[in-house]
Amino acid sequence: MTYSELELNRIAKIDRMRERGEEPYPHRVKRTHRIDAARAAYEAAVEGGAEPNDTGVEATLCGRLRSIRSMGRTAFCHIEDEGGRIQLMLRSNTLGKEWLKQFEKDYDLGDFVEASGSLMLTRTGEITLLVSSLRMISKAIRALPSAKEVVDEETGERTTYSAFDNPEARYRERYADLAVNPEVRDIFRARSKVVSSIRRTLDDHDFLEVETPILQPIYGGAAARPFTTHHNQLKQELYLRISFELYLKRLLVGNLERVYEIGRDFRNEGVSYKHNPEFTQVEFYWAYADYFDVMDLTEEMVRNAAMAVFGGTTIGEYEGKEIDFGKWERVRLPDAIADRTGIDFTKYPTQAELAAAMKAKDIKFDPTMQRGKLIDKLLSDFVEPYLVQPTFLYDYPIEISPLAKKSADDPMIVERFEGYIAGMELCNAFTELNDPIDQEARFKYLQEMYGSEDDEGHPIDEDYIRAMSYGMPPNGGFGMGIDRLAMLLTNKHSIREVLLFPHLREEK
RNA sequence: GGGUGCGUAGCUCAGUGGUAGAGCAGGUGACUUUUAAUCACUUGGUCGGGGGUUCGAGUCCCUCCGCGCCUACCA
Repeated sequence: MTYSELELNRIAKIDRMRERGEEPYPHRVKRTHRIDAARAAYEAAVEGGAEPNDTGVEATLCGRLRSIRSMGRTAFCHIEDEGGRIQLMLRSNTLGKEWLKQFEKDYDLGDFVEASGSLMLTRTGEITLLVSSLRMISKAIRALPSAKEVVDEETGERTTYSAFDNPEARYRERYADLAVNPEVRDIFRARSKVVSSIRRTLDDHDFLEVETPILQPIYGGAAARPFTTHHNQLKQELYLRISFELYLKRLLVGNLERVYEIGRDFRNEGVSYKHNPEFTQVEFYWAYADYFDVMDLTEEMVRNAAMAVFGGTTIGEYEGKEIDFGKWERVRLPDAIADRTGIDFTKYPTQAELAAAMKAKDIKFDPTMQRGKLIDKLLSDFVEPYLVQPTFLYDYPIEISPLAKKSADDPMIVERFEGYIAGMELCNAFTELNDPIDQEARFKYLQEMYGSEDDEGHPIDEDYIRAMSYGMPPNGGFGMGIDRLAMLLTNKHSIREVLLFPHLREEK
């Protein structure tokens, strides 16, 4: 580690402090109040008749120094903890002229301090800790990347000058981003509310939270390329999971009727504003339910998450558009595509027929695409971008849905739905295929269609078929990208904004 | 993968071929109720890396690295 002049300067301060017997990194501190609690204590004392200019309420606060204004015999600072910010007043007549001089020399923005004193009101009307003693509890060597901020006491509005907003620097040094940008901390508080709300909703419906392998000898449950890894002692090739699906459904065979998992999936594919190589999913499987039951529960889950974030209403704003997370449209996929393109794919049961219909409409496509891919293209190009308000599309073509149960009415259609908001796919669910013979046939079809070298080709999970052969109850299953829901509920256009440490290329 | 924009002090940015700048942060000093405190003085640079054109390159060209945006891919 090489230090800049500024850093060497601060290291010299550490030496200076130790020389006069002050430890800049003490082992233990004593905090009596978080800053919001101190403010509340002040208000309570004033309400109880205390003199506002000097309540006599004693408090010891800890936090980071965020501003220092030194006036010679008096200095004002702000410190910040998770409960907010409060001003400190340091006076030479209580702390000593020499002490204040040393404070000015050795304390910097970003240092953590412990300050004891009593709560009072300054001449300008700001609640302030009049400090009787203050010490360093952790010296910062690097300067925080933010300069100055003003907080309007009335509105709480914060104006930042030369804000730390370079995205690359913010993601690489997320700790500094969080330390300096309170709205970034709020994003992750909101995200945490989303996750706990989802967990609460499922728990309330008697779902059991479980954990299944991340390192898997055979990957499956989604169409994605996996990351590979290797177990040294076992000399075994392993994959990082691309979904939880096949393991969770094995649990239904084991008579666990309602299971869910919240965790990380890994997909070795391109990154974009809505794709990160690792991302957080929730999946649940629900015995004796079908995809319409799952739709109802999805609505409840998303509604609860929105209420947890917004605090009461389900109405949010995303990219300037008002979105009601409590109100869903339900449209059959064939109808949605027909409305937008004039093509009802159910009338074209083969690739050749559908391709001809698309050609007749001047729709460009790769002629090697299978029928399922063509339908997926129609969905992606003509329907998905327009699904701004929450919408379930249901009844999907069988070719792109190997784990979903066929419709009783049409063997080319499966009981599957996807949920869309703001033109973005949010979740995917089906009445799960539980017929082991059909399942094996579907896997074989995929293998023949794509072959094992193709990215789409997947190894057949024989054990999964074996499990299903013991009998799997009819069930509805569901998967949702939590990062995307967090994006929608925090009005962020990039998945990186809702990941604490998004994947970046190696720093050179 | 393709297109495009960006990369200059700790942070935010200016600088379109002629001596590398500003504000804030940092340093020295003044100042006993300030809040972007103020005032005076002041330190700080591999201009992302490498190569080229030129008398001369932060600036023009090539290349590499990183990031953003668009696009493509994505059961």
